[in-house]
Amino acid sequence: MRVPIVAVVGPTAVGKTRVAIEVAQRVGGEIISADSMQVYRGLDIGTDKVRSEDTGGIPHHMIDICDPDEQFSVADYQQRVYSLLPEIAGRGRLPMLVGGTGLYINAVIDGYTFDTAEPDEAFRADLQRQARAEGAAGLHRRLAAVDPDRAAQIHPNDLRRIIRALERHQQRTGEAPGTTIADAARPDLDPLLFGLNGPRGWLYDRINQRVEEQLAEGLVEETKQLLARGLPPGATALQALGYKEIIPYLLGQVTLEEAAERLKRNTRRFAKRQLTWFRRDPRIRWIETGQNRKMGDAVEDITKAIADRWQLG
RNA sequence: GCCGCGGUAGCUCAGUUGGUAGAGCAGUGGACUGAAAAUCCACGUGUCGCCAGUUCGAUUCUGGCCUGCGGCA
Repeated sequence: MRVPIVAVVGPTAVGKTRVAIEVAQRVGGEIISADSMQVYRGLDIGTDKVRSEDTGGIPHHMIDICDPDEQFSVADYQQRVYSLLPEIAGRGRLPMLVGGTGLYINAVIDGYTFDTAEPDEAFRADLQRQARAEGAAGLHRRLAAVDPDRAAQIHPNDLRRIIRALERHQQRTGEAPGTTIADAARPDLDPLLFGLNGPRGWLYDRINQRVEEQLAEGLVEETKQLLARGLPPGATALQALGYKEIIPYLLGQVTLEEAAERLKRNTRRFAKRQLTWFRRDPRIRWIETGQNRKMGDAVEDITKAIADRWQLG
């Protein structure tokens, strides 16, 4: 039997969290965060994580599930969510995937098949070093020699993907074609996707405003504490918006005003990239939010669509 | 009121020995399968303040006007 699942996506700061909680209260849902940074403990203010008193009694999953110095990836995410779904459904509740990390959402909804090649930090660091010597294009040429198909899909400057492709190839050498996560573990989903969005200017104003709030709530202090843990240089948490911009301030390299401006700008760009990702998915029903639209209307629309789809409530 | 310096892309400015203009930043579009809040690609027409004059041709020269800043009164 197909498992009903709702997804509420959209750019950062549109108000996904609030809308999702209210919808969950009406339809008997449980929220599964689809956010690559909220999985880390200690990244609270910067990731705009829900406070426990604001969850409205709705269970939230996939938040605070690992430490900032731990490694976590889409494949981990997918696997954990897949084991979560039967639990939630077993309670007779509706799983709601809520967040802005497009890759995570699609990995779950579309059952992405990941190659078994594990991330190999040492290998990656080594290739990073080589890339400095021969350039990304150099590595791209090497990839083209061993895996021309993949090389053709990756731009010669896209070092990240080139390294991952080489990593994958390296682990596959001499072995049978990479095995993948068992199909049996992949549930048969019946998804209903919603996208929240508002006028660009409105969104950007909200982003700018939120950054100011984060600073007022102690983003600088939180960043200090994060640094005090002595994270490895490549830690994913250090690439999270907020911390990434505040660190140079703590090191005395920029003023707080400059750091705040960069954070706002980078967050705006991030929101734009998120929209690019979600826009291409024709399944998403877009719900307008924005200054003249009360959040309650969005809740109303989504609740109704869910009821129509599965004859709930 | 007088003198000086400005008024060119959303912002800061460059430039055109007269042939209707270009950088940085901002912004926009796109890609994305084990780092994804990451990584990567592509994109620069704007009444060159307004009006008139000179000229084949003015954003560029001349005059007037408007306006911003500074100084002197």
